[in-house]
Amino acid sequence: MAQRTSTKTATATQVTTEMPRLALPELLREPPPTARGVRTRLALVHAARRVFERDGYLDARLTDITAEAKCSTGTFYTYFDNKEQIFAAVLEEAQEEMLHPGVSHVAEDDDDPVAVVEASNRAYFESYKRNAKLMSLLEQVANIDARFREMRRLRGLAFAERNGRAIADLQARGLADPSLDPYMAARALSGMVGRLAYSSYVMGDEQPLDALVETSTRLWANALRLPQPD
Amino acid sequence: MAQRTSTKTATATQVTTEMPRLALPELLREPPPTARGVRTRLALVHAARRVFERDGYLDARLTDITAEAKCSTGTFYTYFDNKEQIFAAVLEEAQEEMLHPGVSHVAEDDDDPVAVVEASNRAYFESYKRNAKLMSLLEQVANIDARFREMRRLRGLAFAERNGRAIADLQARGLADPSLDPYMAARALSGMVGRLAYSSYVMGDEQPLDALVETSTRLWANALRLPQPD
Amino acid sequence: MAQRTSTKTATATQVTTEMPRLALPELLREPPPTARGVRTRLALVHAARRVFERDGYLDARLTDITAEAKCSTGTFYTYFDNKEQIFAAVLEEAQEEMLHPGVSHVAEDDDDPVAVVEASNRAYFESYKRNAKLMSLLEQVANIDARFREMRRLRGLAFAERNGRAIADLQARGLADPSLDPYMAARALSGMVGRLAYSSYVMGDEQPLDALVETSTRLWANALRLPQPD
Amino acid sequence: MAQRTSTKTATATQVTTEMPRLALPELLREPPPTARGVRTRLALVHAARRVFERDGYLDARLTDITAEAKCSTGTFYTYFDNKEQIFAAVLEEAQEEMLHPGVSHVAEDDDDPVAVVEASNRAYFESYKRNAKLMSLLEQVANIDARFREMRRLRGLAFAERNGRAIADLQARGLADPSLDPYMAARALSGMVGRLAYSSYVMGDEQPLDALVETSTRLWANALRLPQPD
DNA sequence: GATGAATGAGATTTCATTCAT
DNA sequence: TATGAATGAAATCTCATTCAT
Repeated sequence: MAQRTSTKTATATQVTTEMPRLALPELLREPPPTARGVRTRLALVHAARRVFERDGYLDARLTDITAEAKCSTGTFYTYFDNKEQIFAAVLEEAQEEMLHPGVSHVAEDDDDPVAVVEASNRAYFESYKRNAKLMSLLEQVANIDARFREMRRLRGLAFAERNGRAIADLQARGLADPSLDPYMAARALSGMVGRLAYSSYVMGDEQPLDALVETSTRLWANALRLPQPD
Repeated sequence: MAQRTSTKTATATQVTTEMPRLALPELLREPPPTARGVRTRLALVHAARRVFERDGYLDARLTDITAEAKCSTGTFYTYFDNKEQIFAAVLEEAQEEMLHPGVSHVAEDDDDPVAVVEASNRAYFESYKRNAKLMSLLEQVANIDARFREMRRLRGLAFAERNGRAIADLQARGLADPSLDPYMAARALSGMVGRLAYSSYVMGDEQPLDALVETSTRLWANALRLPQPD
Repeated sequence: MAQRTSTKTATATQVTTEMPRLALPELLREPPPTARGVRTRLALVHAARRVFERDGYLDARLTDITAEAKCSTGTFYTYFDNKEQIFAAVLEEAQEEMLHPGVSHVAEDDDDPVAVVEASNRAYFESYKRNAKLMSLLEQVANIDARFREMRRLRGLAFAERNGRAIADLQARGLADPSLDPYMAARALSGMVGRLAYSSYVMGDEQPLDALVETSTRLWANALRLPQPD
Repeated sequence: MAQRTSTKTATATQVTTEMPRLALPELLREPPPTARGVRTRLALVHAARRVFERDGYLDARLTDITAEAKCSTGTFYTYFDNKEQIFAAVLEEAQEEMLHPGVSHVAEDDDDPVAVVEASNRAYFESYKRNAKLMSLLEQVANIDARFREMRRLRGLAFAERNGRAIADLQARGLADPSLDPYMAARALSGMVGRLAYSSYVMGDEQPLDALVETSTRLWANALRLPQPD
């Protein structure tokens, strides 16, 4: 499931797979004081993203990035300490984009849990598809660099906790299977959707968006035993 | 869900997360003709596994492996072409071990689909836990090396297909939600269990085995709307 | 032995280890015309000294110095051509301080050669201790940069010559061992005191000031066979 | 004063400036197992010495050394970790040479302290002259690298202690000025000779060997008030 | 005068792979 | 078969100095 940006104080339960922000700031330096500096830094970040997506994190050389950004190698070090750090900057840049759902993905009826789940899932798959290369990259880097691995772990935890609360709430309202551990169920079901998106958009076994949304929504609904309209 | 090795020709539906074998042979050379050669090769493979598990695939240097195997660097090339190849050999060696469930994990009552699912899941989590380091390694390597990525993809597909057939069979017998796409559901639910195992045993958010088994079994059963004893 | 600043025209022989001034001017630029310029330049020189003393000459980066002086890198080049030149400026600044003995170190009785030697030695050790970091730095730089090496050599020569003349005078007056080559003896004995100070205050094998003064004075006196009160 | 290698159990006091060995082994790796390895390593050490003496420690590049040794850059790292380490190896190689006095420098009459001092001093100056470039290098490196600085300090200490004991012995036998602190006097007088050698052979103010020996011996003798034949 | 971003030559270091012994 | 020294391409990172603003 995925991101929703409805910030209204929902009385309805918000089961969601919306990605929590990454804890990046610690890796980043002060932003440059001059406009020129800001421009150059941004050019580097964009160049880095292109190079990373083209060559992968490991095969990306710093000189490829500076060449792509049309500046000298030295300039790289004016803004970053190393590859890891510029990758964090790439993620930070992309965060907005990744969090931003398309349009119209907010469920009309917040009181129908299934509709909420469906809307969330749809938003998630769409966002994942749009950022597939970056997601792939993130996965790759998390498997290489402990810092990003930890970042991913914390994001997952925040995620699970939020959805766990939502599930507990549904259970309290008699709308979800009370025999489930809400936090573990949250982890399992969110993971399910994440994995489906990964295999579809990163591993290349692509499935039609609607099929992904329908199947995962139906599985969530069944799994939680949500009351169903049909 | 996970691996089962019950090889008896089950009449009952075998919903399963049992891992299909990896398509490794293409990567491997002829076995060495002399007994001494076999010994040296094996020493290298075992050493490689220790080094990989200790340092990770990327940081493992060939000289670390030969040092660990107490042979010279040159000897490595008598048996392998490169790191990729010895990693394939490590997997091959470990395959048996990974497929082999502990004991008694076969469901007594093959006619109770939920019991089958539970047994499979339990076997899977147990095996995953036992081989956590290797699973982590496999994940890492798949994210780095296209050959192993493809291998993982194929395994996943075989997996999904097998379970998809099982789900379709249950549907045909009126035991599972007919509105689900059986192949997609298979992928989603297997992925769910895989991810849970990964986060528990690789990422370090460990949960009690029974909780993992119970939650994932309940979610499978609910999701497929299997008839439940209660 | 060490520096004395007694400027009265002594009739008595002035055996001394007083440091001759360094031949720095050649390395320095014109002073800046504006008051603001003078201020900035001074800030740089003081910052440089702090950085040199903290990090050593080699490890001091120009940007460390400008950062410490709270000005931009470019500003450095308004006043200096390079690190060498600002180091010369630091020495120039410190020269006064280094030459200036504490108080009252002038021997009362200028006719007692041993008393003169003792006063000189005491002044030298005190000054060396006060400026130990700078002396260490000077030593380090002389071992790296030919210009400062030559500077040190010339200072040593001027030194030796002055003391050589003093010893020759004592010999002429029948107060010092006539079999000694006065210039070589001057070099040897001054070197002895310099080395003692170096090992005590720079290398870290510190000895009590009085012990240093007493031993070196006694050795000078004995070595030259000066008439001794006892 | 300088090195003597007379190992006979001298009843006579051995005032000496003989250099204690440097504590190098800790910096060095295991020697290579094969003859070829030994040869290559030695070629590198000799090449390094030539390059260090030609260009100085700081300006010597690793590639200069490997070029001089006619091997590839990689080979350097088969035997050494860095410049520091090969410098230690150069010193180790040179140690024998530096410790070895020429011939005939052993005083005939070990019971004449002045003769002993003279022989020691002569041997020291001769050795220093022979190894002037290396001594200069050592001085330079000690001013740059803490490891070698410490090494030099320890050597100095061992030195001072040995000579301090000798002086104390002479005092006990009524042959040296009892008012001197023997250890401080040892440090001062040894330092004097070291400095003289340094200024003569490293700094370029060369003096005739005999003049150096005579002056320093006379100064030692006077300074300690040794009984003198004349 | 002051600023600070941009430059880029050049040094160190790694390690899979080869090959003579 | 086994050895381990030799190889060298390739990548990262530094920092004094310049110069447009």
